[in-house]
Amino acid sequence: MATDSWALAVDEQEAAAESLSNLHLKEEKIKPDANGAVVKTNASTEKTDEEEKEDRAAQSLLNKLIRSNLVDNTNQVEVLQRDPNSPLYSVKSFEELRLKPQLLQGVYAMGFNRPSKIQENALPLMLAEPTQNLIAQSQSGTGKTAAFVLAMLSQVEPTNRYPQCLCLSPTYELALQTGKVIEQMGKFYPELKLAYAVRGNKLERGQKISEQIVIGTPGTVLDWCAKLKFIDPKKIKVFVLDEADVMIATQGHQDQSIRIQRMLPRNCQMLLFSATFEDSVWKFAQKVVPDPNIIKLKREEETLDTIKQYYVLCNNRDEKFQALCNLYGAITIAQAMIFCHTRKTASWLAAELSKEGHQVALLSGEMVVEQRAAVIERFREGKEKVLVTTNVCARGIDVEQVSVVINFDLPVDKDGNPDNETYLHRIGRTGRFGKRGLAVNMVDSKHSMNILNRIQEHFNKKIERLDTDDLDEIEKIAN
DNA sequence: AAAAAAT
Repeated sequence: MATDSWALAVDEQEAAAESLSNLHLKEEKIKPDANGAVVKTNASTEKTDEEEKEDRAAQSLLNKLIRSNLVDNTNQVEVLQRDPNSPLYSVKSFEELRLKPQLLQGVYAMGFNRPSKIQENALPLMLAEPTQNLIAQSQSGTGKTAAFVLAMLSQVEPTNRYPQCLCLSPTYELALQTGKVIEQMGKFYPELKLAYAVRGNKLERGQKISEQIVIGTPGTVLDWCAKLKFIDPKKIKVFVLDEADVMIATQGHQDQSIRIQRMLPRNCQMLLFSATFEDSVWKFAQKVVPDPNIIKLKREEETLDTIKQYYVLCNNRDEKFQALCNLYGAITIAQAMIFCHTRKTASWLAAELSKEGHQVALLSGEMVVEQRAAVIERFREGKEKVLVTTNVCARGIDVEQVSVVINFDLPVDKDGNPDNETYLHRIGRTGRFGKRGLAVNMVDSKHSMNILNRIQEHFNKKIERLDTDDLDEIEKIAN
């Protein structure tokens, strides 16, 4: 594909820009004040046919204008469009998107000033009419959630009292977290309601739900669509798979996700987002998503340089525990997450740390959901500084104060092979939105050293040795 | 191995 065929001629760009700024004079004037809140300076009135026509003309001019911001397809990301002859573009401000006023207001109220990199590239593709599908990859903590939430909110019609947007999350905790983002960004739609299709949310049988957006985990959503019929899947317009690779992987939630997908109407927009897509999952994603636009990271761009990675060499589990105790003072400066391979190890480790007088929280899938919600809530509030957990928290969980991730056990799959994707997601619980982070891997055998080396090779990223008996070294990483 | 259902 020749780069220069994408470009609009300079005079065309100028013409589009001028027409657009003229249009803005006639539009409701919406702009954020100093606090990021949005002020309406003009009451809206019924639109005349003439104005409707102008709107349509403006949309087409807008399309032209935003196309003039060409996506940098050579650098960090590869953007492949469904229609290869169509130009690729990115947006540099939320205003350019001509969002509904309530939605723009929601975006600014969340404190977003301008789109992040993934939002720049993904938003034009997601908001294009008629709708198109998207498979998008972007590093952890770069604004994927806000991107797809915005896409859902731009399609929803709050006056229609039935589900129109459906979002799947791999875990209960992530569904709750993403739900909060939907509620925040959508809070200026007075009629908009969100339903949580998660474990423990029991509804009365035999009725349909009236909420316009549904966020949930695969099992419950499938139940609500198929068995219990709370949702009419045929009316869904936007279907989002968050952490999409694990949602469609055979060893993940493939069965349920695909069963749900098959119930949706043919013209339903599908949006798949994740920080990782292992090769075979990419192929499968492109098979199940019709004519997708694609945003893909180059391998060397997958890791975040802001996260420093170390390993600690031990001989057994007790030594790992001792090393962890040596680190405890350093990791509790802010907050930390400690990952274990099994629920059993996690509860053992939490108990042992407590015996040593360290206050820690424990979160795993064996707990009842009420307890899980309470634990994650306390951790978010900073009431607990250390969370001992399993892969249930590996993906998506966004707690800003987390500055350290410890892999007490390295992530391996069911065959004992290194789980590169889970590794990246786990360490991505820190270093969010450009902040610095620290990851410490506990190695307890030749076997686990080999796993770590293979992870290192996969990402071509050096993981340095850390001596936890050397207080100076701990001092060094803590700052 | 963990997660995911009102199974």
